[in-house]
Amino acid sequence: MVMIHVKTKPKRSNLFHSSFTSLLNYQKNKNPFLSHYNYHSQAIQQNPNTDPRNTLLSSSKVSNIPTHQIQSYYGSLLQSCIAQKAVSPGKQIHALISQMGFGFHPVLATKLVHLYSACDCLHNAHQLFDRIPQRNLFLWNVLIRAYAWNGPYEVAIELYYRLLEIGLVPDNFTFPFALKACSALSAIEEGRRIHEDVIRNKWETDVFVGAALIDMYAKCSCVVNARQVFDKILERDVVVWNSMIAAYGQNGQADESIELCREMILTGLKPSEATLVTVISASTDIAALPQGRELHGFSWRHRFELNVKVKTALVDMYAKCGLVKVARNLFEQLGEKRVVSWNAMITGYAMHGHSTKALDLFEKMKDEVQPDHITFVGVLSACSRGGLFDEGRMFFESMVRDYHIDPSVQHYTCMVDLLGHSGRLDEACDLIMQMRVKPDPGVWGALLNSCKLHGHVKLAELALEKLIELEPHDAGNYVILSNIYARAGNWEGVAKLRKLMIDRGIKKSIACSWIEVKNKVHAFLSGDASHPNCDEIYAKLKWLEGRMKEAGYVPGTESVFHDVENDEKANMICCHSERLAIAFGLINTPDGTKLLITKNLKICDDCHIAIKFISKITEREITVRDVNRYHHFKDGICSCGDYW
DNA sequence: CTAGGGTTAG
Repeated sequence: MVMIHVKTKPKRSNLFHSSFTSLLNYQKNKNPFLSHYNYHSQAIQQNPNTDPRNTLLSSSKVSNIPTHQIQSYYGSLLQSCIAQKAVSPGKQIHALISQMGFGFHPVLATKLVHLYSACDCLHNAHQLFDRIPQRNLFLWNVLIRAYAWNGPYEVAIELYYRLLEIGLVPDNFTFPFALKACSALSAIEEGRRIHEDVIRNKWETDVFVGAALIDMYAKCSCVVNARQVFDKILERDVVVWNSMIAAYGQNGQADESIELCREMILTGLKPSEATLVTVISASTDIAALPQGRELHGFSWRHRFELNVKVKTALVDMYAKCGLVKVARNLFEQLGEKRVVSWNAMITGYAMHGHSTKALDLFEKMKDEVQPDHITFVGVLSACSRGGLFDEGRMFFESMVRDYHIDPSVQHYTCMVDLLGHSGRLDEACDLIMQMRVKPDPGVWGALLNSCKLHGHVKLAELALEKLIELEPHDAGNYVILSNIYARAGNWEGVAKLRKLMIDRGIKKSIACSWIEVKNKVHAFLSGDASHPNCDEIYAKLKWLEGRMKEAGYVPGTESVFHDVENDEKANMICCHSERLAIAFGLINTPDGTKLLITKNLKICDDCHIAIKFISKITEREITVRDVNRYHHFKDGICSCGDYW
């Protein structure tokens, strides 16, 4: 504690004295809110007409306290504000010290920038930063960190370059912040440049810098580079391991992710809560139920069974893998249900088309926690999946009115979906036009999809035009419009689009489906003939096709887009990856077993029809999880009601 | 002098 000797006569400086008393109290209590507000309230009590700021200012003028001591007071006050993220007392202190002429005092100003940066007052932080005459590396780091967390991320990178320009040498704090900004932007080129600077400054083996590099490469889909960095770090801590485990998970390599987790434990490190959450979400992303189950057991063995975050990750995992009931059981066991847990369960129901259950749960949730913007994504998508038009519109309005949530692109996407499904295409288009956020591919994609359902050619053309601007290389968009043309008999349009795709060198991504049988993943590409049981699979498909035709199935051809002859088209459809996976599943599981197939693209129209037949003929429940939803086929019917 | 990395939800 700093000792102050204040020679004051009580008569002159009651106020001043009390302010310092409260500052001293603050030092004892470490509570800037209390001390600061105590001081202000006392000041105002004693002289209601005085502006408290002026009071303190005039007091300090008449006092004989040395300047550096006053500065040291405000320094410690600010330090405490930073620790408690108390921005409004900080602003008052800022005003005070500016009036005293210490506004750009290197230590105080730095602390202010730090405080503003930590409290989402980036504007204030940057403004002050620009006016401070002597800027040290710490100051730069603090500001870069603020932009790396809150964006705009470009500014963080710009600041990094400016820092280099003026000849400062970045340190082990600068790099993680700058790299985080690259991660957020998936800016691989900037990331690699900074990596070179890291190597030049010999920070590559630092755990903080290393973890940031791994994360940056992971977010830019460069897992191999991430692993190279990981291998160079000699003394890895849990976070470095977690970063690498997450890197695999984020890039669809769940097995590697789980394997690495095992390796970590073998080295004697204890997995943390984050390790479990990461590795569980990795298996969730590929709907790998056996791995997920194993990790459930694993969580028990490592005494994470009561951990709320881990359990929420498990709820999410079971819901996504199709075991909604198991998910619900775990959900009910949660000691503390936070927004995330509710969200996981609600979106779980929504994804599977259990709209009523999702909405029931939302009603319960409202009484316990405050729903957030993601809750509403779940609620609205439940409505659109269930065709609950009026409810959807009601929730959208209520979200804005009662919960003061600004609609995001995702909310608009749900609404476009909802309007589109009910045939209100022009209204959907109007909604996009009046959005206050920039429409993304998802919104236009929802419109395009609705146009497909209702055969609306004009709007589909508009939607594709917008989609081409946003993601010129995504083949899926072209294919949908081409199918709309084909269905309308507009072969000229089909040909025009095909030419466009060839001219621009756009290729359809390769379709892949996978299925788990006896704890092993079997993946199939479209037209795949490489599986050891290939003959058996094709024989099964041939048999199925015969039975399907008897039941009234007519192979469609419009989903096949490439230039093949007509009879060959029908052939290609029946060996789409999802059908190969289903045939394999039928052969290798006992009668009546449910099948879960995951596909990397959207399920095609013809396969959708075919699988409905297959589910009836074979008396199996078949679930296909495609890129954006689940289809539960049972007894010739799909849960999506043929709307997707 | 001060600060920092990984994780759950379409």
